Amino acid sequence: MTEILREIGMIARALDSISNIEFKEQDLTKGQYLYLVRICENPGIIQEKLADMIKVDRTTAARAIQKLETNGLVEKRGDEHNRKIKKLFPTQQGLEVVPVIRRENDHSNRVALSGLSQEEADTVLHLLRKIRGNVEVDWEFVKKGGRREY
Amino acid sequence: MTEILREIGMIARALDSISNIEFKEQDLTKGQYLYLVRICENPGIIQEKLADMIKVDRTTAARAIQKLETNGLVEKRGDEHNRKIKKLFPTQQGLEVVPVIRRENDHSNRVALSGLSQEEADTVLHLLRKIRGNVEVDWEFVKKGGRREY
DNA sequence: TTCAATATGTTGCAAATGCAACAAAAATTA
DNA sequence: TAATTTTTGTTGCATTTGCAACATATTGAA
Repeated sequence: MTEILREIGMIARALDSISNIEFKEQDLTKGQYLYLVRICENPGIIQEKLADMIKVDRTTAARAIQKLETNGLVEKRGDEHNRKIKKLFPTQQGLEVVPVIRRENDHSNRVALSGLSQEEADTVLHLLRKIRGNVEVDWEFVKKGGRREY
Repeated sequence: MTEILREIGMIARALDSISNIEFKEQDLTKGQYLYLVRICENPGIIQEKLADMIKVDRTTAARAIQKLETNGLVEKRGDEHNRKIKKLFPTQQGLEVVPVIRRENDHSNRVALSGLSQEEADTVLHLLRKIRGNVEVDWEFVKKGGRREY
């Protein structure tokens, strides 16, 4: 039933596409909403961890964050105990944009789950978490150059 | 619980990333596997429908297919009753590559569902289909310039 | 039939994406 | 301590992605 993975791909592309179109009004370019909300939820996170969290290439995250900084939505701060890392924080302006993102995401969520009972929603969340846990192991392995045998 | 949509996004990006890395050996560049398998499953489909099926922009699909044709994996044929459309078919070489894609996708599927019972897999497929159905309505609406109110 | 609307396809940009390759700090091992 | 490995960050380059804008064929309405 590789059907499951196809459905996931379709849903993800459709939602991402919708979000990108809708966030243009907020002057957010492709994908930026992903990073911004997570930085707000995890202030002080570094970009390496953020990339892992989102499941995107390190360099892609680096540039998206760079752009968020340039646009004044995010701030990078050095750490006194570790001269290498740069902690990420939302700026005032970033904090102001986030509710708009949340509202959009909530709406998409409502649309996506319409017709599902609360129980079904709980079930699907539980199962998706499990699937994500399985998949992220392989993702990290393959990203680091590992070769899957099959 | 917008958590669900996040999980879906993470899973989709991770799997797509894995596939793209693994298919490099087959000289398939980013995303091409998506189109090729579906053309094999729906010979004669036109690119507009394929884009809808995959949930990707028309022009993105157009160029991916163009490249598949250039690389000799897919063939475009005109229709005698409709001079505008171009039906898509796999070439011999395309047909030879597809089993490799299937094997990889099957493996990813097994990995993703490991630890889930058959019943759970059935449940999640059922629920994801419903979610996809909900989401694609909005996708088509927004892609055509519609504005969602929320 | 004629004219407007829609469907399908293409091209031109500008931007995001991600692999390679590099640099330097930190952590681990010898 | 010194040497090696890992972590974190960056830049270069080629590619994909997608919105605008256009072109033409088909379909639908007046």
